[in-house]
Amino acid sequence: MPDERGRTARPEPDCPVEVALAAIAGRWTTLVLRELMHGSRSFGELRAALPALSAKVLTERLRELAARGLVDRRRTAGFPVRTSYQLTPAGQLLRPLLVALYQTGTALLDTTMPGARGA
Amino acid sequence: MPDERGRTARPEPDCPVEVALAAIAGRWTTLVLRELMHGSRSFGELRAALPALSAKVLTERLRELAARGLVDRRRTAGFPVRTSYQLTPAGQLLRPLLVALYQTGTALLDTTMPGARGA
DNA sequence: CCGCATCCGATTGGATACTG
DNA sequence: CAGTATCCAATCGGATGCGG
Repeated sequence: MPDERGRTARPEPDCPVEVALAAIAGRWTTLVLRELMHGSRSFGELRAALPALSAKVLTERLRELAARGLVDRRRTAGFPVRTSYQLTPAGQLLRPLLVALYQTGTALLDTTMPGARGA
Repeated sequence: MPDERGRTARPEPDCPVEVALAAIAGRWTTLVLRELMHGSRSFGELRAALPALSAKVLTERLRELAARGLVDRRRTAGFPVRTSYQLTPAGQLLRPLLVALYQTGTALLDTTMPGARGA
């Protein structure tokens, strides 16, 4: 693990824009976040919700989000072991960003390919 | 060029969130966009504004943004050749997204490391 | 001045197999 | 169930040099 603070060595790490980008960086990160926006989820539930996502990458994303203080990890003592993840207050701050991404994406689709929506 | 629509083979390309992410993907893309938000910029002006960005990558980003219909490319006939780039109406749609990124990043910095702002 | 071609290193993500 | 370890393929970005 060469870099504790992030996976992408960005030009201006102190810029708030870069901080936000780092938080959602990764091919699956926004989808993981979307699941957690709905509430607490166990490792297995996340795997079931995102079948194409390998356990390794899911672990990496979760660890990274936890390292940034965006998700909280909680293990049940019983058996079988259950680990659940949930957004921290800091992680909740990402909600309006995901909304903005959705709205911008929708606007782009409407502008660059109007009428090309699914039936 | 294996993929015409984007550099990152994302899981759900049709999702508006992914569309928006694809638009700002790339280590320097948001910084290039910020320059263009201020108005039309020539290739050299962009290079001067972002000295650490190589010409190759700048060209790649510009071409990609142009391919997505987000920036417009305009060449002067004279000499020396001058090429200026400016945001299209579609590109202007990214402005609120950049604002959201900035606001979210600021909020994250305040939450996870309060008081740690530059003096 | 603007841009492309080539080569190369670093990073990321996926497949598979194994462990507590 | 919830990871970890290893290997591998694809992608991205940087450096350099040439062309229009």
